[in-house]
Amino acid sequence: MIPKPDPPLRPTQYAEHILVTSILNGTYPAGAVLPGERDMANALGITRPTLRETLQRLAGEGWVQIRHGKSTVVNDFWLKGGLSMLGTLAKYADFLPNGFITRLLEVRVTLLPPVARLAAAHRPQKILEFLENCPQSADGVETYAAYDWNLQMCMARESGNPIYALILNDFASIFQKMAARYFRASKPRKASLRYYRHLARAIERGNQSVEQIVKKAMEQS
Amino acid sequence: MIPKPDPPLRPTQYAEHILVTSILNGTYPAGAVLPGERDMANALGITRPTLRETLQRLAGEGWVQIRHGKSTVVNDFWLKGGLSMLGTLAKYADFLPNGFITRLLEVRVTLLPPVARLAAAHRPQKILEFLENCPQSADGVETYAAYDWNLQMCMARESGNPIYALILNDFASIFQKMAARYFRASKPRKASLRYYRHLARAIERGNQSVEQIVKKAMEQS
DNA sequence: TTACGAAAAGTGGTATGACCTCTTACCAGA
DNA sequence: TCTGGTAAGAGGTCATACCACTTTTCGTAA
Repeated sequence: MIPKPDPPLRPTQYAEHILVTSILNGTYPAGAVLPGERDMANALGITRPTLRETLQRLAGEGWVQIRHGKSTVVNDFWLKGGLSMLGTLAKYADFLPNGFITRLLEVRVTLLPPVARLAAAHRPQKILEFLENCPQSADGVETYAAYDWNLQMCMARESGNPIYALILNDFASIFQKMAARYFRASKPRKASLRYYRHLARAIERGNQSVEQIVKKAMEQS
Repeated sequence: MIPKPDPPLRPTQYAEHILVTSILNGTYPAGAVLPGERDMANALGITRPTLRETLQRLAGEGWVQIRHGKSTVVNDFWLKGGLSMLGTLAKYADFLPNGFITRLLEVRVTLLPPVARLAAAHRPQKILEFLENCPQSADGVETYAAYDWNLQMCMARESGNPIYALILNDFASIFQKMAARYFRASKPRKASLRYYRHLARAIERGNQSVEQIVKKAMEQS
């Protein structure tokens, strides 16, 4: 089976690619007005309804602001953008500013420990069940990456507060990319196994150290 | 079918209204397949491109899953949805499950104290400037609601971690609605004024109590 | 000259109807 | 039984025309 090296982008994806990269690389800085939809569609070689689907989607994420009768303008997306931008940003990782990954991990350190505490208090049984199926030492990178992510989602779901799950969902694409790199080495895999066992024991005992354990594990990675 | 609300909705908003309420009230439960775009557009009295703009937008927020060749299905949005759903949910507050507001405030209690700590450490001057322009006792509800929200956004921006701002942006619409109710009484307004002054003093002294002060204020409301 | 208001231009919003592509299921042929 | 083609139905795109809102323009009236 020969892998497809150059997947021809669909018009709507192509438009997204051009627009997002143009915004990120400064061609259309914050506050700039975009060309009219007719001109833009013509320049991209696609039709207006197709372009509009992309524009509306980007507007929903906060990249641009569309108003009837007025020109479409580029937002300062760090100020107006929504968290769903992360999903789109993950596709264009080359443009991510330095330290962005660090910022992402900071947020995780803030969020996950309280989530783990809630989950352990609310539905410890579910978390323990999940922890029993942890990967084996011989398992591959994908297995670890998927399991680690699913553990976070599991805790968010069982925390009793669905909003945490919504937040994590937006982190999904970019975090899974990071995990694929992180678990390439064997040391992180071993460290995670220890963390899983440590966490399971804490939940079994029902003690209050769950939050600290998760926090420590987050900080180390 | 659900009657049109007072201001004659544009077709795209009308479609959103019907779809979202139909999902929230159980007409289209999680996992249900939606009618084809042609049938649906016909049933709603709008055209397919218009319906598609709405569908694509809802898919971006995680309400439904669209795949080429297959039928469009309704997601279990608490599992697959993104945080941007909050913006849409705010418009249909009648369908919010009991305790949803409580869950929302819980997340704020988790997030804001660390944000305040970062902001106070990173750019204390900016926060102090903002706190100087706090509302007067005689000011109205809107003034307080807007100021309280802007203070949160200010701290998120000056925290040095833009992702916190992205998260708060998604909270914007629903929080501002809540604040309008919360500040109707005079007691919360006075309490907030005390909180602002208290916070300003802590930042001036540069001590470590900022996080605690914010946490306490969040918990009381 | 100045102020006002109607028309025009420019932009996003919607409508039609046709065709393309992908997925699936069904069915004829090996 | 397995294979492969074919047709149906779903979403994806195209082309063009017209509607609705905003801003600008420009002529008319004060």
